[in-house]
Amino acid sequence: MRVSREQVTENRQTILDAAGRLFRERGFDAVTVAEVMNAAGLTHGGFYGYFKSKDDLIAEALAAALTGNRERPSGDFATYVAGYLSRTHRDDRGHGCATAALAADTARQADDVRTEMTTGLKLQIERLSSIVPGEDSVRKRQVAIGGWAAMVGAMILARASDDPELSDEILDQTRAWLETRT
Amino acid sequence: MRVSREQVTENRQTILDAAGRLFRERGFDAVTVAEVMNAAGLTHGGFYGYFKSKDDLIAEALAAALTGNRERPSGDFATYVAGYLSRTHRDDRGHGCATAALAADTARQADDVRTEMTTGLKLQIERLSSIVPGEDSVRKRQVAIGGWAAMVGAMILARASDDPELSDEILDQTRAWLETRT
DNA sequence: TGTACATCAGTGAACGCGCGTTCACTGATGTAC
DNA sequence: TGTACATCAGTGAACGCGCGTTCACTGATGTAC
Repeated sequence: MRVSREQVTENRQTILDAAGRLFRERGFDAVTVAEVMNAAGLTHGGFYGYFKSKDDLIAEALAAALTGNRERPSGDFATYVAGYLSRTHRDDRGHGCATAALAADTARQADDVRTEMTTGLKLQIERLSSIVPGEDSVRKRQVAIGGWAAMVGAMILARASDDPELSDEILDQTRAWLETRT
Repeated sequence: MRVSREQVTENRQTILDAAGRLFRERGFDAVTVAEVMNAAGLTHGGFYGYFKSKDDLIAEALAAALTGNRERPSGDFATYVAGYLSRTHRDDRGHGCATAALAADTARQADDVRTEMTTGLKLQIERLSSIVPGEDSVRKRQVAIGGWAAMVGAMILARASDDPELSDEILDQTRAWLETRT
């Protein structure tokens, strides 16, 4: 049954949100088109009215997730680091940082997906450069890159560990290490 | 046709090596049992004479890869970092660090796979602690954890970027940043 | 040491199954008068 | 504003296809005498 134009716009957004959450939770390959559509309250047959292919959905959902809240630093650098390397962020992959959840997956995806991730990386490095402490802009960019690598790496390692104590230690020690060095 | 006992032992090792390389190159899910067996010079039917399941192979191949050369630090910390954050390492996923290649994948795998990764993480943190500069052992462990997170994160980000300049910059700047801070 | 038989590593076809994608159909929305 | 028709978003069955896994069979290896 046909649906109003506003409903179509809203459905498209709902599909992208559901896809962004599911992809971050389980990775691109493990999530099926049918699951995404069900999560959006639709049936899988309608998918191709919204997107050209699953690959197209991946690229669009990643682009949307990369501009989300977790990546957007507010306040000073130390506050951002503390929020990023928190247990709640680690335990909520679906609404967390898309880079930590999907950067490793992205390296093996189609070209358009990698391009979205690269754009997101450049944006994030610029965002961090603007709030990082440091003398000149060259130095600030270096701290932004190194600090971002450390945050993303620590989150990935903390999520990979099935020992809760080690997982907590990775988050806490990386944060403390970053604090004394920036 | 039956094969000698020595051949069986050798074949098992060849399968594990091929699996370790293919998994690091393309991830656990994208590599098929048939591909691994072909890479080892066998047909897929014989697989279940060597391993209980694909999951079993993943756990064993990961354990083997995690004790490999890339993770084993030799010499001083700065030398290890320079080798780790090199272009050759970035461009040779198949023989590179299993943590950088597979830690993100591992978080979504079965329990036995996650346990192997956790064991590998603990071992690596201890290895790095022993070569890292620092006053006391608590401090050294902190630098080992933070430094390892930064190295793994930088490698993942460098591989995710499809812009060669950005990829090089991530490696170089993370290395420079680590050098001035350890 | 040689022979006869039992064992079992390897082969390749076949099995369910779930995936991405297609398609004929339905019925509510949008449009023309 | 109301009516009649065209449009098209959504449905659910069906399609190829490739995957992990199983299995009957083959023939070289290992063993018993």
